[in-house]
Amino acid sequence: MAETSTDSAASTTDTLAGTSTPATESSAQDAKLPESKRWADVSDDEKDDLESKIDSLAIEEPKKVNEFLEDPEPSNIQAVTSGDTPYTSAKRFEDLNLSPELLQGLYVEMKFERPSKIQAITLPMILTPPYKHLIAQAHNGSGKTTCFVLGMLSRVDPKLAAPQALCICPTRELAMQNQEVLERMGKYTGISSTLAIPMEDMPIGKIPPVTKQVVIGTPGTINKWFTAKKLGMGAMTILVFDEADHMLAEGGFKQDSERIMKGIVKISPKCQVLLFSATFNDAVKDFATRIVTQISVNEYNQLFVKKEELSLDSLKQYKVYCPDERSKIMVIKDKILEMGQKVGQTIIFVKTRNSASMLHKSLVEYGYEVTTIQGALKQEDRDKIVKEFKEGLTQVLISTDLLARGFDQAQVNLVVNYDLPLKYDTRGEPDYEVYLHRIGRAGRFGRKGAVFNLLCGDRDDMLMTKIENHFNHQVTEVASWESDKDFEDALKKAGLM
DNA sequence: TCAAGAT
Repeated sequence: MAETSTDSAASTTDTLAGTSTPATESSAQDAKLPESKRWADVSDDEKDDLESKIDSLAIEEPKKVNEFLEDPEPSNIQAVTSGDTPYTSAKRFEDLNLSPELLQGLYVEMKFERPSKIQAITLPMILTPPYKHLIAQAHNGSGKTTCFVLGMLSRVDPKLAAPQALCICPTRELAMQNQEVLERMGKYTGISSTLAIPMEDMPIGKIPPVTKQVVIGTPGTINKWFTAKKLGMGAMTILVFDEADHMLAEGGFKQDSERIMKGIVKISPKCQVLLFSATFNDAVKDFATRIVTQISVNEYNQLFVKKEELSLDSLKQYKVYCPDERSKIMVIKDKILEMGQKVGQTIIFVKTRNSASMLHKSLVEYGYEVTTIQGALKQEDRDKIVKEFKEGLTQVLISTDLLARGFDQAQVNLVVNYDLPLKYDTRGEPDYEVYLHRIGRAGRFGRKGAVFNLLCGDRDDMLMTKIENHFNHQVTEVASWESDKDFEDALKKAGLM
């Protein structure tokens, strides 16, 4: 199977293959969506026969559909479209009516060959008029960024010096990363962009109104600029929420996100809204579809993946029982750091800023070189640590959930959960979404990767079991936390040694 | 708790 886009493609190990969705089931689900037609992908046993089959299934008014979302691989992605706009899956970027400059960016600068699966399905939905909103879920490392960056770049008029595309992200790091992708992909288009993240020593009055065409930033600053009339929304054609489930979650960025969304749609009613994430729990999914119908009369498309099929096959997950906290540090020191060095870069996730500092201190005392990132650091330091890690100057990075989402570094093939992610409002409930995002930092674009969950005590054991059940995926136990051989075998089984 | 940000 050909690797598609070298950078952000699902490539060979996409894990979407799964059970088929019978037509009857789809019809039943359709009852809940009276205004929508459901297109369910019917994968069957002929998994090798990729080219000839169109597995899409039109439930209602099949005559209106001549060709449809032909999935290049059998999968269980479910797309629901509203109205009667037919979409054809894009086999090549040429199928998308992109400008020659954009194609040049894709092929020459990004070195992409053809759309990944998620790109093949969503790009026609994003780029075909009438422009409908889109709620799209796709696996970690499958090329979501390319979808919305391409969407933004192709909707901007390069001759108009006004903000026309806005992308909102949960962290500054992700905003910067997305801007870099946009700048590269749009290299030949002449489209300009700016970051809307907090700037030190820059009173709002001193900032001139934005004339850059694409704005990428964090919710607080975007709202601030908007309120101060520094960011005009009159020419906005496309609004993107990266990590949309988090941006819309209760107790998260919900208020800010809603305010921005409603503000823009009020001024630019035709503005297209794209919501992208690897995870959408049921509550957020409901809210997302509700808000999208509330903000405007525009129709919308949606795309979801079953939770059981979200953990990547290219990732091998392990659990390590540790008798106490100290043995966790020993595992990091003697196993992860000693052996992990040989196989690539490592991210160690911890729950709090405090434990990040503690772990950092211990490891440095033992003479290891590690860096640590968390939100309390000065922006300057955060930037430096990310930069060094991305350049490969540092091998091991300790992080809070600051980097759990979206952080894209191909060389990371080891993720360690020093603590398991926990939902804060419920007692003893793991945060399944954060778990999935954390482990998705390894094994990007179908590469091999390993995850080590360090467990200590009954509570961790219970959390791990819940995670296993939730994703219906058994996590392999490393027999002894003290055995070099066990860890070596684990890395070998993960394909890393 | 974490994150962002206004305060």
